[in-house]
Amino acid sequence: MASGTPSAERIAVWRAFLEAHARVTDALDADLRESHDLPLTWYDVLVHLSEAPGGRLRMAELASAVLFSRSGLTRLIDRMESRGYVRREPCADDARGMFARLTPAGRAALRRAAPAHLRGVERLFTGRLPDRELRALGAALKRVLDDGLGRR
Amino acid sequence: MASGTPSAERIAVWRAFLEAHARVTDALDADLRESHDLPLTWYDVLVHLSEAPGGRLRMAELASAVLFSRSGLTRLIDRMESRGYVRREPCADDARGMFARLTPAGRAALRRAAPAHLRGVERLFTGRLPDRELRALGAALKRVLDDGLGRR
DNA sequence: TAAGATTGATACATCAATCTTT
DNA sequence: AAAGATTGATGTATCAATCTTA
Repeated sequence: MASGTPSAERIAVWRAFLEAHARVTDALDADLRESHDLPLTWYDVLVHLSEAPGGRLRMAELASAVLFSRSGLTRLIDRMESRGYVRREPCADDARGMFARLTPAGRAALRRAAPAHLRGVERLFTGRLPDRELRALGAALKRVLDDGLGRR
Repeated sequence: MASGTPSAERIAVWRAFLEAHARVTDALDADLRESHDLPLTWYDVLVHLSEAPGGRLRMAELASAVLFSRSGLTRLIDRMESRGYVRREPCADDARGMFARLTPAGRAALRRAAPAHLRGVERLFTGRLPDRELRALGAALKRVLDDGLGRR
């Protein structure tokens, strides 16, 4: 499957993708920090834990869910633990493993921050697209994510 | 314009956007480092300088073009200068200003790296979308980038 | 020997001063 | 006083060991 060099038009779409991501995430991160003293990375961890069964995930599972490196996650969880948002728990079946568990304080922080954050997502991103375009975008992104292309 | 909380479907598109960005840029960055010892951030600087008139830009212009912070850029240009890819030049009209100029070595590095990188973009991103979808994606991203939403 | 997680060294980003020129 | 850029302090990410258990 020889994929050649893309045309200028295709590259322009790729660049727009990069720029849109940078602008929107920068704005959302700044908003979260200002209003709730919560970096977007923390918010992302809180979301993934809140959706996991029992509000907890193995460190490695969380690392891949959250799009951060294994070693980066150790420190990130350190910080969040010292703020009381998560707690580490040993794993019963496998003494090597650790869980990160959402604390009530962490869940509360997520609940406080989520409404404004989601309104921000709507204002800056989804709200700019009519339903039809949004569905098309979803389909396109699904193609990018599907098959091949595993996590490194 | 009261933008409310987005539906679950809309949020799913937003998350797919985040995940697609993370996966594709991670893979492209790793490829560039392996094959040309060139981080994606450096590549981005090289591209912007190569497209600027005279192959040079004021630091502040480059900073906003390249989606990095002003202060982050100073150090980034330090590193790239010590590798010989760019050179600083004082600004004639305004003694406060500095230009970053692409050197021949920087231009050569970009020329070497670009073909494989662009093939990677096509393989991981644009090549997964038929023309019609790609154009739709481009239009959607344009809407996200247009109006409002300036750089912070 | 490999998997899960942490640690140490290092690179990079970010924010608030700072310094110079306008 | 404000703009352009750099510096210093600090926070965060990344990579290669390391340690423990499977």
